[in-house]
Amino acid sequence: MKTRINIPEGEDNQAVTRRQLIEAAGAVFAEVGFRSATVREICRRGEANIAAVNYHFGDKETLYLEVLRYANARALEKYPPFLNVGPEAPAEKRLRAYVLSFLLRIFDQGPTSWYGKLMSREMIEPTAALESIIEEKIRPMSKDLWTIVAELLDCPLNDGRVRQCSFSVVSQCVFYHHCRPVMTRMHPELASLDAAGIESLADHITRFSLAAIKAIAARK
Amino acid sequence: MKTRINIPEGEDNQAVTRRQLIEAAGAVFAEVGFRSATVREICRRGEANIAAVNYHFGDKETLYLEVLRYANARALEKYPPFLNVGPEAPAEKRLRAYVLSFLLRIFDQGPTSWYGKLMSREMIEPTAALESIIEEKIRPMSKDLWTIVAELLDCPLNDGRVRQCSFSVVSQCVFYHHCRPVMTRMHPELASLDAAGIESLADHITRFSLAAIKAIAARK
Amino acid sequence: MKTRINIPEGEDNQAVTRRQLIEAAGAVFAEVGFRSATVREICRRGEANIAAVNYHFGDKETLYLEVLRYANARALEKYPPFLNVGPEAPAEKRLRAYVLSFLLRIFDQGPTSWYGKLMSREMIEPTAALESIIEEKIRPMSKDLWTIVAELLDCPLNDGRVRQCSFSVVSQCVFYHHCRPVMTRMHPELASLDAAGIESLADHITRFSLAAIKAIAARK
Amino acid sequence: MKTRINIPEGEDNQAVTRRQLIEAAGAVFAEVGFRSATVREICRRGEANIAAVNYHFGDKETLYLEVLRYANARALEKYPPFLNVGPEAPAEKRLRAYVLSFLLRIFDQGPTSWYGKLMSREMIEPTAALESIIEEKIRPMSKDLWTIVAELLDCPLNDGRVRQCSFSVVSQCVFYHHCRPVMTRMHPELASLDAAGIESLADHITRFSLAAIKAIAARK
DNA sequence: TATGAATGAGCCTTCATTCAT
DNA sequence: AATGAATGAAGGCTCATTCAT
Repeated sequence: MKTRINIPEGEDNQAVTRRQLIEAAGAVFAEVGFRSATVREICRRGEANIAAVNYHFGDKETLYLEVLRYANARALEKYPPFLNVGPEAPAEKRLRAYVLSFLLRIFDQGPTSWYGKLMSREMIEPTAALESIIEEKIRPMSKDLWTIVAELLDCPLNDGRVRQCSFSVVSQCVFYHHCRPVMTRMHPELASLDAAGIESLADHITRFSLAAIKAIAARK
Repeated sequence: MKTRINIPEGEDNQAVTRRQLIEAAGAVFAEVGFRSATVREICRRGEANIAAVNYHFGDKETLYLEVLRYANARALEKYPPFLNVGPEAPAEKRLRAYVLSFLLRIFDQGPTSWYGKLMSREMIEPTAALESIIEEKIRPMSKDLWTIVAELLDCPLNDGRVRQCSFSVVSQCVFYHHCRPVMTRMHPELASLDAAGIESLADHITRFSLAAIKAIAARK
Repeated sequence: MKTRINIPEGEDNQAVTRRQLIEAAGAVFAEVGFRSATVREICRRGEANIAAVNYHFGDKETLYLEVLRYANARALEKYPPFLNVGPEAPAEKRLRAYVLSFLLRIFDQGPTSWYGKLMSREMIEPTAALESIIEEKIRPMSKDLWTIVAELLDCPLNDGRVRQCSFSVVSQCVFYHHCRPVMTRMHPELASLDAAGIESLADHITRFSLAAIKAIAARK
Repeated sequence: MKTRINIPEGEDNQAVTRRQLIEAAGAVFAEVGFRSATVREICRRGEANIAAVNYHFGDKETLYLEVLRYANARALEKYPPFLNVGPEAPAEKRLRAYVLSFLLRIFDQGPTSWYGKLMSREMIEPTAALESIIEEKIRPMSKDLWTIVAELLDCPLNDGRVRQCSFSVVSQCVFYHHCRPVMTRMHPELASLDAAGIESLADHITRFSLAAIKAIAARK
């Protein structure tokens, strides 16, 4: 490797540009979608020249894939599935932590706030990137939820009700984010969710789901 | 001269072309989204000239609005919000009808099968069309659900729990369609939902939601 | 010819449509020029169907030619070159009448107000129509002016100064109309010339030109 | 790769392309007008890619503005308003220099021969560019003429006769260019004006105008 | 006769990508 | 290694004109 000058500690110039491009691209893709995002705008925000995307990533699509990977990694690192609740805690507590962390990831306002929007877009128009995201992130997290629900239902993991109830829980979590355009138009007061709002939403979803799961468990 | 076959009675040539374009556009928009859809492809599938979209609709965006209106109208006409359940039926029955009709619209495989995909896209990347769809279709339907939920909770319409619980119900309905790409990859057996599958899904959502709502009503 | 009903006196339906199209076209051509004028707009204003131009005139260019002919005929009919001043009047009086009638034609605000603009455009981008307009209208009028100027200079018609001075007279007449865009921007108070303004302008041009011509005549 | 020849010193490739486009555009705009001019034709003549206009100028309209600016700058640089006559020279001499330089700019046959045609077109169908040209070039030049005329009339600048007489002078200058299509058809011998012809024309206009202005000044 | 739905060439512009430097 | 000028395909849209009725 060629010797350089002025290399920031721990990250050489190339890596800096790559990261800047990924973060700029994440924002742009989240705002306008893959197709409408332009390489020009991404390079402009990433303070790189117009050819940088092709130089560093080969093409626009590969960049998108990298962005998706990066977003998932950062989101799960910032808000792990159970936050600070341990596996020994009662299922009710773990369910609430799961729901809350899910909402926190989706509604995060930080520099990776585009995580939620990107994933929503990926649902509608999946790219090649989705496959690996599912295997690496979604499937393990799904398993976590199933375990909780099975414990609440007091039944084996492969009982059909586990899947159904897990879906019902997750569906409520993604809904607020997924249908946000409709939500904010119909209920402007819900437009921006602060920390308290997210906690309150987590409470409702947990309460609603727990009541339902317990009733279903009781039907036996 | 273009020879047409199977002209429905009472529809002149112009109307036929319009309808062909709308249906072709519905399919294309659903497949690749508004931005990626090309007027050329729409006209090709609609067996019309490249200028036909501009001639009949003015521009691509107006065509899109018409497609959305058409899709909504056809879907609601085919599966009205309460199917054959009347307003005098008990709230439980009306809730199930509401849920089932919602799922039927979304999973419809008929000629307007793009209704669900279009609406999903609109959630993620709303266009100017969303505003009018909300006012014309979504708000009234939302009101219907709130009425049922308020009755089940035995509280006034403007009680905060009505909104929360209604959202929880709707979220479960849209989830299966919205997250289908993930779902089919994780559970291939759910890839295609037949009539029985939809009924069974409606049963679960209704049961789950009723149990939750009743528990919440009882907390009072 | 086929028998019709409701034929207006002296002008059949076809002639009415033709005239409406010519007048609409005159306005549109004057406003935006030949190229920018659209057949659609002309037919709309002429209250005729979109195919009327091609039906009545063959194509857009032929229509333009007809418009130019029509405009010249109407303008000269409304403001003849010497108004009510006879050929026996002194040259000074005839010169003023010539100048005034020229200005009146160009600044006419009536239904053929587009005469001036059309002719201006024709100067810049002459069409096939110009040739015949020159022979039929411009050359005879030019001859009239030369006769006056020669009389004032007291020299034969073919003296070089006759041409030069005639041009100087005409140039002042066309200037106010030709350069109107610049004029109105630099001197907003000159934007609209009323009857008094036109008279006053004619006074200046006549006075200026007479003084010059007489001085040149005196130089001998 | 495109090989270029004859690159002027101090002008990089980009500037060369820009200039080639401006000169090609000047010719095309002069020939057929702004609307009818096509970006394709301009790029073809400028030996650039179809996208070059948008790359270098943003859009066709901005290119047009640049062309107008360029033409004015080059014309005024080549033929300054007073040529080599200084401000201390008598008003008569300065008037003749003003008239002559005006004619020289308009009738210039060099590489920017389209200056006159462009300005003529702008008079008839002004674009957004006219506004700035007026402020930057026309108004200052107009002021120059007014100063001369006021001196000849021996009256203040804001006397109404100054404006009227200045217009009479300018009108004679622009006339020969503006009405050239009619002129060349009626007097073929005037079709091409050589240097001597332009001088002779300047003589006439100056003589004619001076005689008139002096007569008007004497009326007082 | 007179209409207007339909046509297709051609317009300006945008865009990801390339390539000589 | 990194740049940015240049590319050309393809996009939406406009328009005069045609042709079956």
